[in-house]
This record gives sequence, C-alpha cells and structure tokens, in this order.
Amino acid sequence: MKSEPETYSIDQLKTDGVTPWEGVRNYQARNHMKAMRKGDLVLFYHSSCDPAGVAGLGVIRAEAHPDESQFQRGGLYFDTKATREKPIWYCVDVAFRKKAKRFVPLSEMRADTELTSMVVLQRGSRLSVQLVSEAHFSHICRLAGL
DNA sequence: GCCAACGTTGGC
DNA sequence: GCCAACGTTGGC
Repeated sequence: MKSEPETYSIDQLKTDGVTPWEGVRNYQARNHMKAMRKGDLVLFYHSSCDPAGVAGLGVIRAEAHPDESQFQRGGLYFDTKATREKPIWYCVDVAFRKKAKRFVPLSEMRADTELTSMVVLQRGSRLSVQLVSEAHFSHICRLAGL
C-alpha cells in the first residue's frame, strides 16, 4: 500500500496504531482492498518523496467496510454518487506491525534481479494498492530486516 | 462504443 | 518542474 509520507507516514501509523485506509478512489485499488483478509500483511510504501521505498509493515485489522469519507459533503473525498445504502468506496483498517530496520529505497528494488517482475516496479504503475507475491514479499522483508 | 480532452500519479 | 502513463469524462 502506497502513501505519501507527507500525507500519512509509517511513523503516523505507529502513533495511531490503526487507521482506516480512506481516500482510495480507484476501482482496481478498491477491489484489491476488498480481497484482503484480516491478518494479511501489508508492505507500507512511501511514494512521491525522496527517497521513495518500503518503510515498514502493516497488518489488516478489519476487512473492507464503507469509506466514511465518501459521505462527507465538502470533504476532499466526497462522492455525490455514493449513498449509505449503496456505497461506492471501501477501505480496510490497517494496523501498525513494524518499521523497517532498514528503509528499502526504490532504486535498490529496481537494481534487484529478484524483484524485476514486481508490480510496483513496472512502468507507469500508479495503483496505490497492489498485490505482492509471496516471493517478493519475503525478499523485501529480508532486505528491510522485517 | 469510440476517442479526444483532461486530471492525477509519481518517478526523475 | 517535467512528462509519461493511465483512468475518467463527456460529446458524438
């Protein structure tokens, strides 16, 4: 799961303990969240910053439920087409698990032949919620000391 | 249903 | 700040 640290960082998650992953407004990303199950592990990726990369580990605390921000009129994530009866956007609750002992920068991931097929490294990959294979996941965890 | 225009993402 | 990639919108 990607987040701009200026908006929401791994340190903020550590402070909060758990947070609803609100504001995702992309159907594919939403569907990835709907597929998540309690206890699933999450790589927390810092995007649009220097350096970008994997900053830590989260765990799914609650499965997909309606994203409250879609109902907040005037709010950044308000959606006129969404109703309580028929919500459009969903979010999962993500709990803090661990901060990377070693931050894994994107540049290092790109240089790593084990990770060449990882979704986040593909050209134009902008999805904020992506599937990570077991192999890539454990490799990143090794690099990060997680 | 096509596709141009536009907005957003996010690395560089 | 640039720009490629890509999703969405809306006219036709």
